[in-house]
Amino acid sequence: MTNKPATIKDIAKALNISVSTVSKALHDHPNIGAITKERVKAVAEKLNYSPNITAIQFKQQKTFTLGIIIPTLLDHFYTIAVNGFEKVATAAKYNVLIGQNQESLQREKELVSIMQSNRIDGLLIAISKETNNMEHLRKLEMAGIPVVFFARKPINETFSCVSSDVYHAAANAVDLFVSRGHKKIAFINGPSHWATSRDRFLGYRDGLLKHNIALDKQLIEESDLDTSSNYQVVRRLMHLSPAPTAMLLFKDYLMLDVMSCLRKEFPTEYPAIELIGYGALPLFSHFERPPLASLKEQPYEIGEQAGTLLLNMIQHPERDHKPQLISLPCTLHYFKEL
Amino acid sequence: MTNKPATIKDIAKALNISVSTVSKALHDHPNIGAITKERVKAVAEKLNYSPNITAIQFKQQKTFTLGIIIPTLLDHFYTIAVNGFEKVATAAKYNVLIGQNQESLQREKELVSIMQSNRIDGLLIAISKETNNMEHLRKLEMAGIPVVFFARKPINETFSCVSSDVYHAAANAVDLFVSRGHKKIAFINGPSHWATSRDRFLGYRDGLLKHNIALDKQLIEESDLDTSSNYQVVRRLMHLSPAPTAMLLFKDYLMLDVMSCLRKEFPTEYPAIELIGYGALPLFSHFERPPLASLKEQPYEIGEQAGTLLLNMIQHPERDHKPQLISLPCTLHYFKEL
DNA sequence: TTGTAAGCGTTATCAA
DNA sequence: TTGATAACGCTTACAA
Repeated sequence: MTNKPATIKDIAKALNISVSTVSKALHDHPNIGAITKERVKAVAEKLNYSPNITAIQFKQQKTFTLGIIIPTLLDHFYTIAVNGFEKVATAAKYNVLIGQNQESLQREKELVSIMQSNRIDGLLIAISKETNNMEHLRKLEMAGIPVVFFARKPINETFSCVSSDVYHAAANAVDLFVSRGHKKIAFINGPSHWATSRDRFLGYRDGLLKHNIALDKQLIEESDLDTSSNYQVVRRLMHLSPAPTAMLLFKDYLMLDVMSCLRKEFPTEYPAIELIGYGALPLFSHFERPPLASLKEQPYEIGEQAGTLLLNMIQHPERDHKPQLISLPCTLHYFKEL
Repeated sequence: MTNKPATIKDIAKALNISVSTVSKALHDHPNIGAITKERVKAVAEKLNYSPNITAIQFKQQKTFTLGIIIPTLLDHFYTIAVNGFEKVATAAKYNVLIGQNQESLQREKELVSIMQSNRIDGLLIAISKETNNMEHLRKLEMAGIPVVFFARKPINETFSCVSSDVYHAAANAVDLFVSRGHKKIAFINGPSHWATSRDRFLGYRDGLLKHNIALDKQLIEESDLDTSSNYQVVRRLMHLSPAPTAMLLFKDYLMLDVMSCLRKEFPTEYPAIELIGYGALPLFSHFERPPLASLKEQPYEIGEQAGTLLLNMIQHPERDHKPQLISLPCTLHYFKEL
């Protein structure tokens, strides 16, 4: 049958009243009589009326849609963050448009442009590895569309950002390593232009300092986070003499590669090497030989808080929103009983 | 500065021509002079004009947005399917709205309703475990919004559906088991009202038949696919005497639980038990003791084909689209060298 | 080749 | 308490 959906006009006609009365009645406007409201709602129900959101969006110049851009849906850190974000968005009657930049700046720009022409009311973003220039995001801000970063933000860029307190987490990891007798503690970091990499480094550095262990530059590596790069840095570290006996790793997905590399290429050394990553992926619970521990982050809560921040900026555009940096604590999560 | 975005009206005013001329010029309409087009486009560029999509959507009664509903973003099978779907959608200039039913029928209904009032042009869906009633989806169809299923479809429901050829896959798995000397081959299936469960079963049955192995009902279990249910059925199977020496599993996420359960609760029997699941999750490559094999599905291609089917229904509503069942081959993927 | 004007569904302002 | 009407930005049939 493919009937055209009913409009308020249809309701008005059916009741011989005006569209404006219908509109008000449906919105429980105070100066519409109770009986009229009843009748309007009854007819709306009967005609299976559902408001045409495209008309409302057009009329109100507001889409009640938020964008979220993440590197990939295959990383559970981000999908969990999406879920937290969706929760607060849904509660505030907003829809969520999800985009994946796939670590490509060009794709990210396209997404921002698509989202902008779809008139999103605000954007939450974890930038791509390649994103070294914030022009596309500044443009959004200029157009009055608030932008909040999460997880990744370049050092020195003034945007609000919600992330993990990786600094204290790193220091705690070092504490644990030291308490277990490690002296040669390597650190594989992520891209150095991100604040979250710098903070990890600072925590690592200060952790060592506290235990009077000198910083050894040879033990510090930076990975691109792709598998070949991950393998490379592990090889470099393992060819040092003496090789490290412990490694702090930028994130658990990196840890997976590190474990594979060690198992395949350094099988004799592997059993003695202890690892700590960031993320505390549940899948490690399925491993027979899990890593020592992981710094459990709170992606769901990060998504929630970032969403709250964003909604706040949207709903109170008149206030001046100074860029805020929020960081949520990590907890040391042991995969093995110690 | 937060300037209002420029409209075609602004362009028209700037050039002292009519809005319709501007509109046509921007769309390269044939009966607009080349010089006019030039001038219009130049001004559009200068004013940083970008069409107001909400206006277009409203006017055209089309949103160029497709919905996709999946159980959860945490299952890589579905996120990869989303990626395939997005590829064809993007190529056809459609946006994609992603929703997670979280295995809840109620949530699924809400999502469908939200998507409908957002005037999606079509929907791709992998229904929730609870979905035993297609009313909400029939309603969409009635409203002229095509619906395509993927991965999961109740037996006897007439909707188009794209899924894996699980029948032949199951038979192949049984072949492999038999060739490795197994006789007691258990099968843990998913919800029995899905076609994809029935087909797995039929492949398993016919596989055994081919090798003259009698079907043993005790060796067939159905799991709810949540962890506690998964553990339960493994325990039941392992308490049989003789216990099975091989297991065919509904999917790899179920296999993870099976492996954990066997390792923890049946450590002596575990090493002799061989497992085959569906999915071929890449994460198994990180396991020291991976399962025997997995029936590799093609979620990306499933997303693509389902998207193509859906777009076809949208772009040619006049044709009559009989429900189609498409199934894509699985390949046996070995995790261990045999 | 260009312009005029209607109309999409809704909300909001003002008048009755 | 209710109604008439303009407006949002765009497309398009038709007129000039």
